[in-house]
Amino acid sequence: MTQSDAPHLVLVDGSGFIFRAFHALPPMTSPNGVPVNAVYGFTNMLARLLREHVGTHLAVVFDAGRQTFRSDIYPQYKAHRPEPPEDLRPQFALIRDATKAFNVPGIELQGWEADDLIASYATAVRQIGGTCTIVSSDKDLMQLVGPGVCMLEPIKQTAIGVPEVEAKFGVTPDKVIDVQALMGDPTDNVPGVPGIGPKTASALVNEFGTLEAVLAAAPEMKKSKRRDMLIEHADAARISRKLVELACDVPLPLPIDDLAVREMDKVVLADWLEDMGFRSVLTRLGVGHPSGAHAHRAARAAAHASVNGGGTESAAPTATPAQSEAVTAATAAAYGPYETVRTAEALQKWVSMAQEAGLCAVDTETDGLDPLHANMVGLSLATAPGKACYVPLRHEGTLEEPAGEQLTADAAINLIRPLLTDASVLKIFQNAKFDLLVFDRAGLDFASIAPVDDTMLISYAQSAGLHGQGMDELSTLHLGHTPISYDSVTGTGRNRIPFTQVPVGRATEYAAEDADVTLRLWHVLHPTLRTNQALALYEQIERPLSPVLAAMEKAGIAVDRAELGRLSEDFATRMAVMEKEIHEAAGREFNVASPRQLGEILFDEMGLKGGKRGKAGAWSTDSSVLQDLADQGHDLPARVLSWRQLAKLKSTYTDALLRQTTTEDRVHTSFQMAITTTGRLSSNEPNLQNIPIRTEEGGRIRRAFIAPKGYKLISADYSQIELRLLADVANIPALREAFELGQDIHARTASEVFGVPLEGMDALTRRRAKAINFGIIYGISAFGLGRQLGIPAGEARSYIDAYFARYPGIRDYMERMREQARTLGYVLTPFGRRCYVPGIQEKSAVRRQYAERQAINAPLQGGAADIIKRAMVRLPHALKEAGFSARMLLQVHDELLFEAPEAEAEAVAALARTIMEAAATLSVPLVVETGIGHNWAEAH
DNA sequence: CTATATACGTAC
DNA sequence: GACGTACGTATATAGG
Repeated sequence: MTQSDAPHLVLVDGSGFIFRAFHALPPMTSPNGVPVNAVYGFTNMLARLLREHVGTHLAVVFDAGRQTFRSDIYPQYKAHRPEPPEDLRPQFALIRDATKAFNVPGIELQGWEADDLIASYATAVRQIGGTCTIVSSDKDLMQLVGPGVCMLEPIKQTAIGVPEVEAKFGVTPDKVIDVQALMGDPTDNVPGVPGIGPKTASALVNEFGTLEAVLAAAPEMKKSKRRDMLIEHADAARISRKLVELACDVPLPLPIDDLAVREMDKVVLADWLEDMGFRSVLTRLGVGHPSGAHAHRAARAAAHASVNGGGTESAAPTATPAQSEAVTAATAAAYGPYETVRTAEALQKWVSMAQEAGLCAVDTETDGLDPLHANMVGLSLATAPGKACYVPLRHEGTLEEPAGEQLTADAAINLIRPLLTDASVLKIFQNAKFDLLVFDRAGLDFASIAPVDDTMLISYAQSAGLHGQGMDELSTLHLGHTPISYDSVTGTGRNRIPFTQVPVGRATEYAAEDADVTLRLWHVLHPTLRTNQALALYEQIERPLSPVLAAMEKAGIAVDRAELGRLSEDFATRMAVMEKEIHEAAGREFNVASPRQLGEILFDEMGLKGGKRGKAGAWSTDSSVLQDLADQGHDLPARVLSWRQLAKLKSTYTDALLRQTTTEDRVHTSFQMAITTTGRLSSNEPNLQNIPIRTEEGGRIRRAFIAPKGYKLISADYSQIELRLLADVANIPALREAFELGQDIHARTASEVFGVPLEGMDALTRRRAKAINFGIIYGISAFGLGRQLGIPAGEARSYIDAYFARYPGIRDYMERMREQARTLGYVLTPFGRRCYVPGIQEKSAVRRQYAERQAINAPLQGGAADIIKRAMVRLPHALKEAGFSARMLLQVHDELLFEAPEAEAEAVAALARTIMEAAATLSVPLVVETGIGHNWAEAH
């Protein structure tokens, strides 16, 4: 290639990309065990760049060294940046190897940041009449955008030009550094001016033109806080400007001519990709190795597996050829255009296509997020990647833009019913429980929709704790495609419109894409269930649970609305009295609900001792602090504690529950299936998993959850399930024996650890043993146990040591979990659920130890979640089989709550107990305790 | 006025 | 900072 008269130089911000890719991608390792996720991201990006955006010249630019002229001007600049994580460090060299493998020049210069080199090259190429594309998403480079210089976002590969920079900073690119100087940048320790954020900064620069003009105009400004800050921090702003302004006259390590795009050596590249294990890139690039590559790699992979016991397969998207193919198939087709279906004939055609395909993705659009009250506004189907349609049903349209012909919801449901109930066609949803309930409300019984797969649950079963399970996130991650966002379709805040008012054309683009993406995700994710050994977990637990939870949510639970109202009244009256007394004790009126104001009263005005400060420097007034003060005989903190208890019960429970109770006097929670890092469910709107029970006042709220006339509530809860799992997985003979014999486990522990006889054990000793047992489950620390028991950490330490000495297997278990988390990044429950533990490699001891405790706790908490889920999947069928009309209503982690006709109650309790105790076979018995009552408190 | 952050407190 | 997992309410603050 010869030097062109008008070169186009593409500059890749290598250093910026490394960090972004490292944090965006799941951990992966090369065949020889080195972490390579950032290298993988970089390789993909570079390959795509070479394919789609080649200029005449190309280079990758890196940072070199941490000392730059900026740290001379301002020592704090980037000074607080921690060392890169351990998993990233080996990847810096590998990324430089990657550029070599692609035969692209890598550029770095000691003492200069990549950004300065990029600025200098961009300037140089402009001077000789050329143009420049900067591949980076770093906002600090946006100051360079202008005639002949644009940027390219490296992951989505979207262009960043003057309009995009203006959208981001609110000013033209030449004024970006002035704005940055004012607003500062906490991530780089650029100080800026306190109190001035992005909005104010751009407004000021637009008004006055430059930073200096803003600073000059400051004394005349009206807003006093802003004026004072600008004057006081003017020099900080000037320094900030020097920090963010890029140097454009750095000596160029290589002349531009040397950056001319070169041919790559396919053999070198293919060899390197093989070494890294990037088979999918190899396939996509079509630089397949002429001979022997597959055998070569397979042999190395096998050697690796034997070293590590064969259990170290990572979540890398390159894990198997089948997965690579699935990714290729799912990512090849275009996202749209999609068809809008307006007639019975057209819908019938899509139903037939789905039946022919044997599977389809389905998605519903509604006018709300509560599936028990939302109406179906439209539905979409996808039958193959890129092939999807949207069926508008309740779009309203406007005078200028009528919605046009639409099928009625009833007509569409009747046309689609044969498809959704066809046992030979797999229906794929993202978060199936929601759509099942929407269809149910539209007249299509959710229990008849089968078979169903759920991409959210397929992903969650293998990646809890690693990333969120929302469709957009999964799509970006696995398909490299960011779907149209809901917010961009409906607007946000005051401008938000209901989906019924979204124009049908736009709705089709959005909704059909959702079904398309869901189908593609299924193609990519479902095969990974097998490779990650999560197929049984998904098939036997997560997948069948959706309709069970849907039924529970639909059923809801009855509440005594009048009683809740009385409680609210009672609490309000007593709070008013207390508030008056509190104000009198304080000597003035203040907002009792404000911790800040309370802290000032107690510690500044009244001068009480024993205050702790929180991280923001404010006085802590949490219950332990107030309790300490109360114990010293102070009256005011004791009264505040009582006030707080009632305020909590009223605002969080009685008032909130009254608001959420339907006209049928029932409340319907929503169970979230893919939120927690351990596999537990969560409950929201309202949260019925944290209804009070421990105090007398709280118990009154639980008594307001009732059985309707003629019915009873039945509670069934696992006794000590997490400790039983611990005894099982850690194989502790003494604990196992205690459970076998049905002994009081905490008393037995006390007896073993403290060497006191079981007979006549005193309550305090048992309480200590109980605290240790719970502490073990939580990944005990001497500090935590000491705080829990109100004893010095040193004394707690001696208890823990005695415990470990008596049960050495527990220490082994804990170390095994730490080690597994360190080597794999996740731990497993006994049922094969993967719980990722981010942070286990952290340098900071505090954060690392936190991750270690998660690793210890997750198999126990998660194992218990697996067991109760297994019981929940079996119970509805078992109840029906036995001829009961009882319904399961709630799950609270180790408890299930049922509602049954009075006559059935005893038998239902017995059945629930049988099913729950048989839900898993451990080396210790599972024990379930049941209770029956008119209300939840009585039943529990 | 809305959106976000922090503090606090329920549950298992 | 300091034993695990959640969710919701309240203030306070930032920005429009």
